[in-house]
Amino acid sequence: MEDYRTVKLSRRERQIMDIVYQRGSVSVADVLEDLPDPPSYSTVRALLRILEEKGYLTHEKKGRRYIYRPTQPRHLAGRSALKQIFQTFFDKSVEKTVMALVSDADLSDEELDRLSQLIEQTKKGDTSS
Amino acid sequence: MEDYRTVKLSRRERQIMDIVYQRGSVSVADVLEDLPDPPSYSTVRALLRILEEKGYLTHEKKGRRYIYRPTQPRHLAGRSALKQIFQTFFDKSVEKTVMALVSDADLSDEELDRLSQLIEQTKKGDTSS
DNA sequence: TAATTCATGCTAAATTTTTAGCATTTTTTC
DNA sequence: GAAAAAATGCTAAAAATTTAGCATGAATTA
Repeated sequence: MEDYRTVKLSRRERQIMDIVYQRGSVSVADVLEDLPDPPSYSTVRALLRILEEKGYLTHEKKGRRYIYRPTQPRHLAGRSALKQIFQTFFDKSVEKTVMALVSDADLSDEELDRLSQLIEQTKKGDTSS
Repeated sequence: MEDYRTVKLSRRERQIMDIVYQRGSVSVADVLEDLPDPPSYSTVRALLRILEEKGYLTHEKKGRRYIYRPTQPRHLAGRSALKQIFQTFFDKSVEKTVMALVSDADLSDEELDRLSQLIEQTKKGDTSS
């Protein structure tokens, strides 16, 4: 499935997918609550139906309402979104991307330590458990 | 200015902005070349004009053609895009976002070292030049 | 310098997206 | 169990996006 944040989907559809990923799963009311310039109830329903038709969402009946979930797991969707960003804005450089993220975040020294340690630990040669 | 990757812009407009940021500056022909399912020449021109009207692009005449550039600097646009991603997919956690990026990238041990050092260097208490 | 090419200006049509409304079904509540 | 409330199903209109076409002007070239 294609990355919904770049191609394929319309503005509203993307907004809704973002909300779905933020919340994990949503009812129509949830979406309505989070949507900027919220349209009507039936508008949201229509959009959710379309997103399901396109294969980005599924729903199940929970009590008398529909609960929608993404078909693609969050971490996968997140990765492909990230990839897109670092290709577009950071010359495909992981370093540049990470540094942009870190310098914007205003982390404490402890958090920075922890992060750099985590990175160290992903080294291939690293056999320390 | 609003983040073009989330709200405001239509699908084609976003695709074009991505191309502009990737290339730095573009002619109509450049965009046409990079656009998936490329439409006609005049379509692209129309979209560039609209993006300029909306304030996302400017153009200058270079020889007899227009060269378009983003009005917002790349690094700023990149940051706000990044912010959006880590809010949507990674629980607003810098750590999770960085780790997703790093684990997908298959960096060498040297690159990982370098990265973790760079992060260390952003520590507030760090006075070593 | 006339013809051709390559670009833009403008306008309008086609398509897609976004929206609302009414009918229907199911659950709750009185 | 009848009425009200809260949901969905379906249809169609409105708005926005996407597209192409024709007119025009400037540069190149034959």
